[in-house]
Amino acid sequence: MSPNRQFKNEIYEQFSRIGKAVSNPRRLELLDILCQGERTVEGLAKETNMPIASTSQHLQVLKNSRLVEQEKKGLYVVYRPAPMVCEFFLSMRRIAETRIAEIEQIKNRFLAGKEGMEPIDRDTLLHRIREDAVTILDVRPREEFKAGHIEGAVSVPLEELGLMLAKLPKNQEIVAYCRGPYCVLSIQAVELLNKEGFHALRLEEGVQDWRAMGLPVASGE
Amino acid sequence: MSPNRQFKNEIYEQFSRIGKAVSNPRRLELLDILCQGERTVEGLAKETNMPIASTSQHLQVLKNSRLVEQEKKGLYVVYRPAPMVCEFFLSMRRIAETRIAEIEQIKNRFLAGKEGMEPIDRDTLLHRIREDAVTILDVRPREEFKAGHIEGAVSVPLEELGLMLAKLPKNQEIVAYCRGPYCVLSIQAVELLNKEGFHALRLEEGVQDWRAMGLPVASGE
DNA sequence: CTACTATTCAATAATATTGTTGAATAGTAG
DNA sequence: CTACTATTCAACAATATTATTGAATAGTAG
Repeated sequence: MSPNRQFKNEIYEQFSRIGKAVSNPRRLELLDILCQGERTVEGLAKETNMPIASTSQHLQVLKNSRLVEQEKKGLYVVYRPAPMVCEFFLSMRRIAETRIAEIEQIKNRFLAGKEGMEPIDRDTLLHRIREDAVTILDVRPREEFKAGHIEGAVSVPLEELGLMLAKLPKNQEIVAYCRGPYCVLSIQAVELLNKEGFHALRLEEGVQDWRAMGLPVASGE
Repeated sequence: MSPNRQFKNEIYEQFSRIGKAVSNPRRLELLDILCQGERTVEGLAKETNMPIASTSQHLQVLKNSRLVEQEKKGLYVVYRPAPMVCEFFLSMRRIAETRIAEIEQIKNRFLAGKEGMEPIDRDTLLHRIREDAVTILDVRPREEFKAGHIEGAVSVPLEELGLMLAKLPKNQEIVAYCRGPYCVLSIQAVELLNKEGFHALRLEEGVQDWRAMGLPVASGE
């Protein structure tokens, strides 16, 4: 084999390590969650309904292809995405969304029968924010809120939403968001709120999308 | 299985179609070439030293994952990348380059022993261009030049370079570029030019990189 | 030291991907 | 109509990936 050909083979072989890492649906789900903030193996396993051993193995594949980093913190090992990885994942998601028609179908099928799930669009929301006429709820686990959230949003993890109902305004629009279009937390939140007589809407975008649109993101409590 | 879990499984399954498409080194090489402009199956097979049947099969995988489009033109079928795919590929390449140390090693090993291959950096080149003190050669096949090239560059496909030597300036710097850092055309061009007594340098960036840096790209003859 | 915990390892069977080969197809040219 | 061409299909063996299971490890807590 010519040296030129061998060079190319070796280079593209290395490139394909990144591709192999994102060629498996479970690993993509893990990456998606990690892009919300670092997590322990156990936490990821719970979130994805996967056995812990499988989760660990997939995380090691991601680590070997350099898409995630690992750090021991006390009793736990936490994983987090490497730099640029979340942007890369977003770019992949965008291609899939615009090019693969099945995704729209799956979404529609899932939402069929659920009322009031048409997502609020960004411009309407920005307008309401400027008028101070909306409450924005971040219904993800609190640790993800801390790692980064839409400026002005309040952290109300889905599990705590039931207890917080009394503190929410009945006469003002409530907008709930979570990790993005394929995370069901905000859907469940809006369902509950509307059943309880609130005027609730869903924001489809997650923090990643929000940031990518150039809109303000805060972190901490 | 809960409806929520099934929804996620189906969605990430769809996302992984994109990942699977880019998990194979041959397909990545095909994509890389296609990002220079559309090509026939035969042309791609020749360029990659692959059997035609394999090339066709890989192209169909890319088509099924919606990363490339197909069009019959006369006797040939031409393939071209779908919108956003080249940006996605570039983003993947960037991650690989910065995170996977082996790539740098492979490059160094390949370049070892070749003289004068240190690439010229962008700012130096821009300075020379402003002074009109440089000739830029695009040494890719002419069809790729037509599909898009650095503004001001001259098309001299590597095969024709030998015949064109007489027309090139001996007293002025010559900069050759091709598809990017992993395409060997510009390396061969610079080797030849320096052997013939020209003052030649290599530009590592390709048209994609050039455009991504916000620099002017032209197309046509 | 012992018990315990979170994570990783190892081995297996089931499934999927790969390159290769030669044949089939569809469309062009004469 | 016939010959030809570019591409695709089909089938195979070789290899790789996957989920699952239970055991091993390393480090913490008491």
